[in-house]
Amino acid sequence: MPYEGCGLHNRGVVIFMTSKTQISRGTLLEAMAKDIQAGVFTPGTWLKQIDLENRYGATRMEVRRALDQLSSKRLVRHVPNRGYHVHALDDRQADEIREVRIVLETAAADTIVQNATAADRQELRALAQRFSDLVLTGTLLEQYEANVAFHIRLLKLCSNQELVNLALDIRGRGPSAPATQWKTRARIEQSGREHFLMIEAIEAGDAPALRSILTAHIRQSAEKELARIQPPQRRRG
Amino acid sequence: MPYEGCGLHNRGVVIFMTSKTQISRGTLLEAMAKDIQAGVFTPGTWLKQIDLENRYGATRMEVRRALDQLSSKRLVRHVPNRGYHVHALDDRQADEIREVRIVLETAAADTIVQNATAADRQELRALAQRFSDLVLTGTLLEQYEANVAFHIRLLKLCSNQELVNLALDIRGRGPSAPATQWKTRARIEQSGREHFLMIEAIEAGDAPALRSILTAHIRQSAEKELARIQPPQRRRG
DNA sequence: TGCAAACATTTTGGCGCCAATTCTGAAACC
DNA sequence: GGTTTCAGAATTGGCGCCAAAATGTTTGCA
Repeated sequence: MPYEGCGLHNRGVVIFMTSKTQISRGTLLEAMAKDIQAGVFTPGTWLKQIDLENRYGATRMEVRRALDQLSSKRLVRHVPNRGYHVHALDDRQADEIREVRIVLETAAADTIVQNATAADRQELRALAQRFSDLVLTGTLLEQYEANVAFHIRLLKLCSNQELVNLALDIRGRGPSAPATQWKTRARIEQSGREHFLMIEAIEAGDAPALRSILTAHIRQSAEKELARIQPPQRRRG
Repeated sequence: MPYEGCGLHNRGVVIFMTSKTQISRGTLLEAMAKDIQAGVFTPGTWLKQIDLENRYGATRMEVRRALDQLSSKRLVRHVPNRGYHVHALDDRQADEIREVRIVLETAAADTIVQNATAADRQELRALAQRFSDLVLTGTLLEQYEANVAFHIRLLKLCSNQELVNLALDIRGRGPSAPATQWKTRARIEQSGREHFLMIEAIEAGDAPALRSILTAHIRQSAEKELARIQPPQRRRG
């Protein structure tokens, strides 16, 4: 019974890079956060310091500092004398974080509508179009990244920089691994359509509409009835 | 021209403790955060590692780790080869953080109203009463702490634990030093009355009323017209 | 064969030392 | 008199080494 806090247990499974890409100090944190969010390290994986040194071409001290910062951001958890592992959210936490995302991003809606210029809307349309295109032709990771790009561009129209930073942090903590993001093809296409609906709401100056689209959009992937209904598996019967 | 980012410049002014209180590793962060929020270290103060070692009876490594975590929380800023200093918020950031606080705490209002039991309301009344009592008899620090205690107790009635954690984090980042919290005696007394109004709203099950009281309550100390009107000081002439 | 204890390996975490950089204060210079 | 320069002091920050803890394996025993 090695660890009680998480279900998965792929210990020490770390993907190496062929070439040690020298990563400067400030961006190591971002690189690791990105890899966690992109699903390179699945929830529950133990992050060994030596492997991280090799993967990112960083010193032990830089790795340790980045791990500490990641556990400040609640992306990884630290167990003394055991190390750091990717934080695995349970259903309740995932729901709660989703609701907080809704709170923050809808709070940003008012100033987004106020501040968006025609040029901004044009950029948003391009990003929304890129996402829709990738639904057919792209990989899951590309779709995920295009989606993130759209939402970040949208958020940055908000006047309140602190709100933007907080929303981005919370976004990074959510269960956003590409593999679990969208349940069905239909849901992806619906997401793509909603992006355009947001732009229309912005163009119409209709902040309440933007809020309601955002709310529905963020709640999208909350279709986990199947997992709930299944009874707990019995060991012998 | 030592540092461009903050107005104050009391470098190296650190208060020592007579006895080295041995502080365990997990709480060093909290102790430092509390001291910053309580105004022991004023905004802009440089936090020298040696002084912190002496003050908290910690090793250099623990101090460094705590400083890194504090800069993750945006309570201090790190300048390479210069050290760490308490983050000084400008007016804009203070306003923005206040608005984010309003967003988060009003978002918690619904479940607070739903979850509050009679016992909870009783505890809240006791804390509100303690604050009101301290307006006459207590020190500024005691008033500040009683106010924090009331707000924390209120927040913890919210079902969404992630929302609570985030609200507490943001609360810790705001300009909450006791000295700058309440402008006038009248404002303190008004704050005390608003605490009771919140409890009444909870008792009446009136979440919208709670939200509106909270909004006004948090915007309380935003009376800084005087500082704005003064022209920039001229050097000669 | 199943279980448990002891050993070997791996990994984390902390401590100390020293180089690089910055700050201070005083002397020199304009 | 005020500014600049320069050496000494102080501080930060990084690197390497080693102990403590945990994990995995093998051996011993019933």
